[in-house]
Amino acid sequence: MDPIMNLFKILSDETRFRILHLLSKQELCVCELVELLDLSQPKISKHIAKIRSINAVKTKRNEQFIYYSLNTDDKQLISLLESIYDLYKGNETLQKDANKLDSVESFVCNR
Amino acid sequence: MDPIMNLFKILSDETRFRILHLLSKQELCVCELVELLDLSQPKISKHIAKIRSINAVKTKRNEQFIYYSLNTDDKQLISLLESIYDLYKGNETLQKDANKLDSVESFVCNR
DNA sequence: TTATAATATACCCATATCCGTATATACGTA
DNA sequence: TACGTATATACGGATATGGGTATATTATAA
Repeated sequence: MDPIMNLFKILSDETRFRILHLLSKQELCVCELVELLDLSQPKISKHIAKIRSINAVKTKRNEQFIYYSLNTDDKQLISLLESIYDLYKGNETLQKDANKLDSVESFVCNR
Repeated sequence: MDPIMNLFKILSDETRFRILHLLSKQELCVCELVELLDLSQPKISKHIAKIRSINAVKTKRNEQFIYYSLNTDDKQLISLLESIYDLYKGNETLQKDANKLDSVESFVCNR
């Protein structure tokens, strides 16, 4: 039962919910998430650490950047997130996040 | 954003997750849940109170029993729970709970 | 009216969670 | 090597959460 509960604990925080939503669109590094969500770097890093702890993301280092993406090997995770984000696609916060992601031309951090 | 987060907070506790799963099968009162889940009455009552607080259940009094059922008016809730319980239908705990519910002929409390 | 059963809730404590601040680590570059 | 940027993490404090025990509330029945 633990793995399911851990997943819902991860999803029950708004910051993590929004991070996973953005990662479901494309891979992102911490500094990009900081810019997109307008939150402090330690806050993002700590939430990413929790998300990592349940193996929900993959990691790819590119020079000083570490890019995170959803762990597509976990089919249950992917299915669940798809269902959830589909069900809540009308949500204002999620829409704004997605729009910001689409409209950003280049992130301040990786120039 | 709050309502979604509240829902995931509700789902992130194993007891509540199992209660909602059973209620997705049929309406049940507290004493039946106590028997099915083998947990203390105050524990069940307190978790039911939290589930009530987000309007996820309906209440129906029948003599000294109070029967709880999923709030089917909340279509998003129902859809989400359907997706979740379908995705985790192979889960041992959930299966055992469902089997116990099916096999119980009459609950000790309402004889 | 008194007793019993079902349910809710108050109180208390241990633990978990979230966040800000400060610091450590790792990589790239001058 | 020294500095800047990206990221992780340690520390501390405020608040939230979960659960046990005891008690209150409500309804039924004797």
